[in-house]
Formats: sequence, C-alpha cells, structure tokens
Amino acid sequence: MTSTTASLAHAASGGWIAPRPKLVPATRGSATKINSTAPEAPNETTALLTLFRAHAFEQHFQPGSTVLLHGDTADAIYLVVSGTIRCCTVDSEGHRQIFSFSKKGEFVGISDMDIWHFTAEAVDHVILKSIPRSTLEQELAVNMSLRQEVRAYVRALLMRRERQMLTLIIAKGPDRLYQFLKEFAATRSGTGHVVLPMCRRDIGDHIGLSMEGVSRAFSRLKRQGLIDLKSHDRFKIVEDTDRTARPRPQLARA
Amino acid sequence: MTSTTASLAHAASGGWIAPRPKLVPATRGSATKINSTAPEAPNETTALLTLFRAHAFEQHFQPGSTVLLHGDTADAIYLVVSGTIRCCTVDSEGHRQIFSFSKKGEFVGISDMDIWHFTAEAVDHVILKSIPRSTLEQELAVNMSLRQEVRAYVRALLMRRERQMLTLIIAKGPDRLYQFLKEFAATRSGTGHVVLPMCRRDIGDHIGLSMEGVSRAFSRLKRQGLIDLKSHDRFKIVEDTDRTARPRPQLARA
DNA sequence: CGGTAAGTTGAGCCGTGTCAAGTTTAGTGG
DNA sequence: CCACTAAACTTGACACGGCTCAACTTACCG
Repeated sequence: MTSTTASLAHAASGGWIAPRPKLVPATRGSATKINSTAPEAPNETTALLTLFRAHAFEQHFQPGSTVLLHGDTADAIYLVVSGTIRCCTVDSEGHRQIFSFSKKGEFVGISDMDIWHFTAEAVDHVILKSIPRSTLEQELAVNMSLRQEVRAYVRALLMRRERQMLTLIIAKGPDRLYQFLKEFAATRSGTGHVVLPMCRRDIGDHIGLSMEGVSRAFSRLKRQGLIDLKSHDRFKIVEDTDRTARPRPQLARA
Repeated sequence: MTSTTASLAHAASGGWIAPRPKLVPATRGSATKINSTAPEAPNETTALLTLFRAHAFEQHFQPGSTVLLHGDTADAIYLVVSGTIRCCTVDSEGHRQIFSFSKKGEFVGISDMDIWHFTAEAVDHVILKSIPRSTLEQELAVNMSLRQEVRAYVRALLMRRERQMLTLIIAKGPDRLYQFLKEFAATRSGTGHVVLPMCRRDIGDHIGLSMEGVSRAFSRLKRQGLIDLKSHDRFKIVEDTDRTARPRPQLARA
C-alpha cells in the first residue's frame, strides 16, 4: 500500500459498485432551461437541445455513482437536468484530475465518438437526460446546423482546457480557487450564498491543490475579504467596489 | 517595468513586426509524408491531406515570425512541410503557455472556425502549406469522411490537452522534461541524436518550468543517465534495458 | 578577438505537499 | 432531544521543489 490518499481516491472514483440508474421516460415539457453562459456549453445549442427534447430519457444517479466509465463504449450523450457531475481521469497511481464540473443545462459526452476518454461521476443526486449516440450520428449526417453546433462546442472545450492549463501554471493556489469560485458562482442566478456540492478533495483535484491546500486557500480568501464563507459549503463572492483602483486583483501577502 | 522576463516574452511573441511570408505555389507531388503517430495528428487524415495536395500554396517563415495571431480572422488552415511551429497563448502579464510544437506533417489551425484562439510562431525556418478556410468549409459540407476526420482530430487535441493538464499537476519538473523529450524523439525517425530547434525558455513555457528549471532538469536527467546530452541542443534517450526491473521509472534522489 | 545571446549553476526564498494534530458537521441510535 | 461516532474540514510544523536573482561559462558572429 503505497499511499492512503491514493487508495481513498480510487475508492471514491472507481472502486464502488455503481447503483444501477433507474430508467424513466422523460416527462414531456419539463422545461430544462439552458443557461447559455454555462462554462462547458458557452455557445448556442438549439439544435442539440431540440434533439434532447425529442428523444431523451431520464436517469437518476446516487452521489458517488459512475455515470460513464473511461474505456467503455460511448453509446449515449447526456444533458444534466439537475445535480452536479465531475468529469475526470485517473492515472495508474491513483492521481485524479477533474476537468470540469457539469451542472444543470450542460452536456456530457458530446466530444467522444466511440469510446469514453474520461470518467463521469455523480457528485450529489443527479438527474440526467440521455439519448443514444446513434441518434446523434444520424442527425449529424443530415443536419448542417447541428454539425456546426457540435463543432463549436468541442472547439470551446478545447479553448477551455488550454485556458485551464495556463492558469494552472501561472496562478498560485488561492488565485486558482478564487477564479474557480467566481466562475462557479456565475452559473448560479441567485444573489445569495452559493452552495458547493463537491468536497475539498474534488476542488483540489480540479484546481491542482491538495485537500489541505484548498482549505488553506479558502481561509486566506476569507481573511482577505475576497469571499464571504458562511459555512464550509456556502460562499459568496464579495463585490469589489473599486476594482479599477487596484491595478492587480492579485493576492496580498496578508 | 514590472519584470524583464515578461517584456522579453512579449517581444518574442507579439511585439515584432512579422516578416511578410512569401506566397509560392506548391510544387506538385512534393510528397509530404505523414507520420501518423505525430502527437498533434494521431489519426488517419487522408481526406485532409488530399485537400492539401489539391489546393495548397507554400509559405516560408523566418525564425520568430508570426504565422497566425490570436484574434485575427481564421481564414486559412496549415500543414507543416518543414521546421517547427510553437502554438501558444500569452496572457495580459506576459506569461506564455506553449500548447504544442507542430512539426513536419502536422496540421495547424484545424480546430478554429472564425477567429484564431491562439498564436502560432515559427521556431526556426518554417515551410508551410496552406489552403483557404473556405475551401475546407465547402468540402466539409459535402464530404462525410472529411467531417469524421476533422472531428476525430479535434477530439484528439482535446484528449491531448487533458493529458497535458494531468502531467502538469502530477509530475515534477525533470519527469515532465523526460516525457517531453521522449515524445519529441519519437517523432524523429533516425536512431542518432535528436536536434532541439527551440530554446530553453520555449521548453519551459511548454512544460511549466522556468528557463533555469529546464536547464537543471536537463542536468539531472543527464547525471542520472536517462538521456545522452551531446550539446545543449542535441540529445538522445538512453534505452532502458531493464525497464521491467525497476517498478517505477520515477526519478531517484541523485 | 571582443561582444552578445544562450545556457548553466549556486544561494536564498516562497509556495505547497505531507504528516499529524484538532475542530466542526452530519448522521445514528438511545 | 441529546450523546456518540464517523467523516469532512481546518490548522500547524516541516520538508522539498522550483522560482528569482546573480554570477559564470559556452557558443556564435561580426
């Protein structure tokens, strides 16, 4: 046993017996409103959504269960109705990298063609709409605007990954956390406190910090008055009234 | 002036007046052989290559000149005939992230649709074939297998970026350099020493180290006998005869 | 042969991982 | 409703990697 953290990560990601999701026909007209500024789907996706409205079935997932597994045949595509999904890869030594948290109105699995190149797991209780990949492929063959949408969508994913790489290298821990929180809060419409569905380790595997590092970064952001941390999973970005005054919103030594 | 390194990076990437590339009709049948295991084009790309064979023009670039600039209209796509190109983004403070070095037989600019989301610069003397984007778009509308190729290509780019993110977080400096060198050497057919066209800073901006860090990593790899460093830009991966013997090819403390 | 750019190496410092306590929170059963 | 327990989170001490600054070496070019 090389490391306890590694085995823990493994247990949380792939070791569990995934609860079989119950297949339920989608309730027609259940109005899944799409936030077009959502991080993983920043473009117009009317054609894709139309596809989901026409053919989708709903699936429920327990917290921690596996939605799709790296290496399996990619025979469906998904749309998150509620809850949060983490998309990640795990290397041979148990290290995990979470590329994105997919929330309400965001797609999962659009980029792959034959085999999943990543793993998706439910963070909390998740409801998903899914349609067979064959349906997508058939429609792609005849629907020009759908093709453009999918192309723009994958291109946006690529840009996002490159931006993530850049910030991983440049920004220090607290800066990365702040960016993540700001982005996360932006997808939530309300003005009150935002609830974080994922744990510290998940956040760490997303922004490249250890669990403890995330905790320290939270404390520092709170101490500096950049966030209002009500409880360990409820926060609010403190509006910076004079952002133009300070040349760099970088972190002070405090 | 906040930092000398930042301004240097800026000068090298965007500040120069780019020498205008000379437009030369492509010599027919100049047999650009494609290495299908090339990092940035790991899939079959016969349809794309056919397109280049039919319509391409050749362009020459001086070392350091800009091939395409972030924000400009993406009105062409490129195929590297010879030389090396660095594809990167530069943030507002001058930090640079090089996502890939594109070499002979690799495409550049396939993923974008309207505006370049990155900058490409010639590392050494570069010869490029290019075709108008409109040609690609017209062909995409009618050519199913070309669509599949482009889709597979962009998906491969996405996977590559995610793998890069993972190694950035997990592996330490020398490990990252070793991976990079091994990958780079793999695209060169010969059995002798491999020539590195790019400088230490370029490598650093690619694997997330400072210039000095790269130098130290080189020294360490050499000291441990993992690479044979003939000169500062000529190396060879030392064949590990008993790779199975050691459980992890990780770096020793030496 | 001197000058400039690129690369190497050393000293000191800061950020963050690890290990090891504490502390809070949520869940469970009396 | 409260006590108990387990899991998650927080915080501190220490070590190590890598950045920065600075000096030196090497290679290249006029």
